[in-house]
Formats: sequence, C-alpha cells, structure tokens
Amino acid sequence: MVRKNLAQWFIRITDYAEELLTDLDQLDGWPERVRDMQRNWIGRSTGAQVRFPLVGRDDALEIYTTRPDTLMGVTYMAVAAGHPLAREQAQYKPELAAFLEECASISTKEADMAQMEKKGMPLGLEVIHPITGQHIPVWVANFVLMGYGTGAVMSVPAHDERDYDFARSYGLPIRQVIQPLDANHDLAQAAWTGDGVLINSGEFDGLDAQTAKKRITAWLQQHGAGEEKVNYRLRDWLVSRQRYWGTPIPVIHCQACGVVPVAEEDLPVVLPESLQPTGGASPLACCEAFINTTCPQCGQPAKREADTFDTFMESSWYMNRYTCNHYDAAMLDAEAMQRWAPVDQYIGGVEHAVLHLLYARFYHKLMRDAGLFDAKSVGDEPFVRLMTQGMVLKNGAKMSKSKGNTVDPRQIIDRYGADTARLFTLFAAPPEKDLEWNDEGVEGAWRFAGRVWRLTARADEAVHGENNDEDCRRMRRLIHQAIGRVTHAFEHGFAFNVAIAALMELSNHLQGFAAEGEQGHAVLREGLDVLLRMLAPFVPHLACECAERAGLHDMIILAPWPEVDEQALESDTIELVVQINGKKRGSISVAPDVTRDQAMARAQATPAIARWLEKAIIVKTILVPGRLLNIVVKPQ
RNA sequence: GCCAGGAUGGCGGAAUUGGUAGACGCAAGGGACUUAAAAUCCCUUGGGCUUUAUGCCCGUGCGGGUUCGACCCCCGCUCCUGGUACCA
Repeated sequence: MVRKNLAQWFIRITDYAEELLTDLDQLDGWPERVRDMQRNWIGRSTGAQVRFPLVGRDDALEIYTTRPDTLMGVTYMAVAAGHPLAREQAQYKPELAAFLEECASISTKEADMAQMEKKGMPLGLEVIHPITGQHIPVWVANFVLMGYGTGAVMSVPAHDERDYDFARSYGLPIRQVIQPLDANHDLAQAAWTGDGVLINSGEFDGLDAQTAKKRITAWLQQHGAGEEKVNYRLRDWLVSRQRYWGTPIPVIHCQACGVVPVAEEDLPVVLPESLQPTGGASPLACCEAFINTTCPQCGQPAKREADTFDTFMESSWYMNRYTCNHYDAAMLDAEAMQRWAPVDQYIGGVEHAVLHLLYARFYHKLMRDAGLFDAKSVGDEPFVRLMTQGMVLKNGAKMSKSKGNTVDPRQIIDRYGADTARLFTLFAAPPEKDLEWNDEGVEGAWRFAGRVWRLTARADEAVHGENNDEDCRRMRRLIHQAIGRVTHAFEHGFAFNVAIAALMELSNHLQGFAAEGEQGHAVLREGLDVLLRMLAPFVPHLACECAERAGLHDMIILAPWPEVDEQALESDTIELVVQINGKKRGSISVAPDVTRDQAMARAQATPAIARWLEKAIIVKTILVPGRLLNIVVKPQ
C-alpha cells in the first residue's frame, strides 16, 4: 500500500464546530452517551498559540498549547515529521530524511500509535524562549501530529507525560515550574500534570496554574509573541469518493475559468448508466461521454469532476425529502418542512453516534442557513429524540454478514409465525441493550400466544352461577393496574420487555379468574378486550383474530388505547408491610388512607410483629402511605 | 491512558427512581391428565439454618459511608463492554 496525496473536496464543517457543540446541550431527548461522544469528537480546547523565533533566522516556530502556565518549563520543542521545518532540514541531513521516511510509513491508527515507541531526532535548530530569551533545541518527534494545531509543540517534560517519556529517553532536561498539590508526588517518577502553584517562573511565581494561564497568555499578547486560541479536534468533512455509484460532485474543471459549479438549472448531474470500471482512478474519469462537457461560464470544452460524494451526504438529509418527495421547484418544500420537521424520534445503532449523526446535524444547520426552511418553526436540530438500539451478538461478536454469524428470523417465522417471532424478540431484553442471541425463549412466547387464544374461547362460555363482588372488583383492579403499567412501559424508554411481562401477568390473572355469573363474564370480557388492545401492537394478527372471535372488535388495530378507570383502582384495604428497623417482619391489612397511629395499633395487635416490640423501646415510626410502616426500636 | 455505560438467581431480565429484591419468561425438578407420547394444567425453584413459622440469618461485583430504610445516593477499589485523541 502507498500513501498518496490527492486533490479532494471537503465541506467546511469546522465553521459549525462551536454551534454543533453548544447545541448538544439542548438535545435532552438524546442519550447522554451519544452527546458525550460528539463532544469528544468535536474536541474543543482553549489554549495559546505561541511564536518562538528561530535563532539566526527571520522566521519563527509557531506552536499551540493548552498549558501556557507551564511556558517557563519548556526544555525543547518538537515538530511533526511532516512539518515544513523538518522537511527543510532533511534536505541537508540524510539521517533526518531517513527518519522522516520512517515516520511517513507508520500507521496513523490510534491503536497502533498508542503502543508506538516515542522516537525523535534533533533538527539542529534552536528557538528563542519569548520570555527568558534562552535558546531551546528543536526536535522532530513521531508522536507529534501534523494534522492538529500547528504540527509543533513546546515540550514541558515536568508537566506532560509524553514530553516526560521523551525527555527521559533522550536525556533532555526536566524543569519543574509547578508545585504539585499532592505533596507526595515524586517528579523523579512521573510528570505532574495537575494543578498547583507556579515556581521557577520569575514574575509568575506564586500564581496558581489557572490564573497563570491567563496572565502568561496576556503577557504573550502584549509582547506580540502569541495569543489565546480555541482549537477543535474536528476536521473538515472529506466528501470525495473515487467511486462510480454515488452522487456526482456537481463541479466542472475549465482550463480558462478554473473550478466552476454546475449551473442550478442543470442539476442534478446524472450518472452514466453503463460503465465498465477499469480500476485505478475514479471510474467516472474513464467515461468520455460523462466527463467531457462545456464550461458554464466561457462555453469552452471542459471536464466534469470524476469523484462522487460520500454516502453520508445523502443520509444527512434524505428524511426531509420524504416530506415533499414530489416537489420539484427546489430541494425541499419549506411549507412541508414546517409541517413535518424535525424528526420526532430517531431509532438507530450507536455505531452512527458520531459520523452520521454529526453530519446530519451539520447538514440541517447548513440547509437552515441556505434558507431552505423556516428556522424558527423547524428549529436548529434535525432529530428531537434519539434511541440507540443495541446490537445483536452471536458468540460475543456483533452479528454481521461478513462474519457469517447471522441468524435469520425466517426460521422462527416459518415455524411459529411472525407474531410469536416479534413477541419473543421484544421480550428478550430492553431495546437499547446489546443482546446475545439465544432462541431458547421462543417456546415461551409461543405458549403465551396459545394461552391468549384459549382464553378468548372463554368469552362465550355459558353463565352458570354467580360471582363474588369482591372477586370482580379485584379482577377489575388488576385489569386497570395492567393498563397503567403497560402504558408507562411504552412511554418510558420503549420498555417493551416490561410491557409484555405486564400483559403476561394480566393474562395469567384472567386465566385464574373464574367467571361464573353475568357480572363475572362482563369483567372477563373487559379484561380480554384490554389485553387484546394492548397486545395488538405486538401481535396484530393474533389480537385481531381473537377480538373478532370473541365479538369484541372487527378491527382491533383501529380501537383506541385503553384508559385507566381510576375508580377501578380503588380498594377498601391494602397490604401494608411492617418493618422493624428496616427489616420486613410482617404485613397488616389496612385502609389505604390509614393514619400512622392506626397502623401502629394494628401492628401491635399482630402477634408476629408484636413479638419484636416486647423488649424494645420504640424510637420512632415512619409511615410511607400505601407502602410500609417502619418501626424504629432500640433494646431496653 | 482518558471518557461513558455496566455488574442483580443456572440463564434473559424486573424493581413505580430512597420504601416488600428477584416481577415476567427460560431452563430444571415434582405432580395431574393419557395405554403411551405430545400438548395442556398445577406445584417447587437465590443460599443457609431450625423448633416448619406471617420463623431466623445471609444475599444485588468488593470495601467503607450517609439514612429509620440503599440494587438505587456518596467515597475508594475490581472486572467487563463501548467510544477514543500521545490532540500538546
């Protein structure tokens, strides 16, 4: 493999870095994890850009640091292998040239970089410290990245781990300028990267590090040696792809006029349909019919751009086009956007947490600023809520076609039907969690479906007796409690597994309920109706069939979601747990609005509880209404 | 390394966000029905102890703490997963 320099297209997402960062705060419908990932990805840092004049020359070495407070501790400078100064010196020094070559061929992958040995070489140049005027040697080092800041750093071994390791390897001086807050810290063992008070720093001695940052930056600014600087890790978005099947980048290269955009009325640029890729350069470059065109400005022969766009380009905005897919006057219909956008709920995998979801946010702001929709009504963000669903694992690895470890739900569907397959999948785990695939539970889902079906048959059973009022009230209470629980589960984090559990419970209760009289049958039918309506989103076919058979609904999916009858929830008595010093010792049956004293009297009248109170002094009692009574005692 | 999330029975997972830990299901064991099997139904199922009771002790990764009360909050660890940047 060879690394080549290519002329490619970028989109200046860095201009939106600040807004992309600050707007994350308003995305409270997003998981904090994803917002954190984006914050780290944008990687804003505040520091100082400082110029160190080169000894014996007119130019200066410019560096970026987040620790201007340690400026007085600089003992050497380090530049990246790709830095102009390193390249310049390599012209005269073959050894240096060889080292740069070596650096160029190493991997830039972070995992490899982390394990890489820190290597470097002196450039043979020196710079002048802007405050002390001391001469400081300049090194080239493999751990300095050309792509971040200025590609050069000031090295303060006493207060930076990398600089420390490097200084140790090459015997460079270590100069302490901060007194660590931790008195036990031994600088002979490791760098101190925390806060502290400045020492060995002349006029800045005695300042704490935070204050020193500002004061030293101000000093540099006054003396024209540097200024405060905000840096972002985020880089511009490389959108060029050397592929055939992508959106053509609508640009024309003209000998006379340079780079010219395709005229708006000529958009979109359409791909040639028949093309045999030959390998090598961008496939489109070889397609004469596509590539050759005329310049929109001067009319002379010109060539189209042969690269196509990154697919993130489309995934960043396609959902908006759904609001107005027949609209041909522009990319988007502002009116339709006002009605539909932004997206209420986005569901996707975490693997898109930074790239796709960051690009889409950026694109939204771009379209907003291009006036494609009304910013006030649509807002500044494309996705109001985000749910990141977990991955399905097989033997601990992410299921994927390339790994060949996929499981086709088809087998389950063929054997048990789509309803059972869906029920089983949703019941297995909460949606945001990764799940190790295991189909052992599918039988359980199948059995549940069968129980519901058989329960339905009971709706037509003959009346042959009477029901106890209290049993009916209890059953109705359970029915309406179930509505509350299932609704809650739907509304809080799509806890479908919990919703299904509650439905199974309701089904079990109905199964155990003996409907003998008219009243009992009415309650059974109510419970069945509620069960089927809430089950319908999970098992539409089964629910529909059951409801029809029981004569409840012709089309249950059209029936409204059931509502809790607050009255049904009421009960004459409740079980109140009684604790002694926080440990459960029994329970008492009391009215829901029981007072503390009443509950206390009741507890004392219960032998199993009273036993604990005999040889003790009651210190205090706490009543948690509807839940428990805690009696705090101490021995006599 | 750093950032985030997590650790609950044999297993997947619940716990109304500080109030009965283990819902619901799987697996396992026992029983009913059956000539038999399947299907179905019922019972048991965190560990231990005993006097078998509305019994006691222990128990939510480990060690402390706050609280009448902690899976939940605080401090200090261990391990796992994801993200990542040697970013100066």
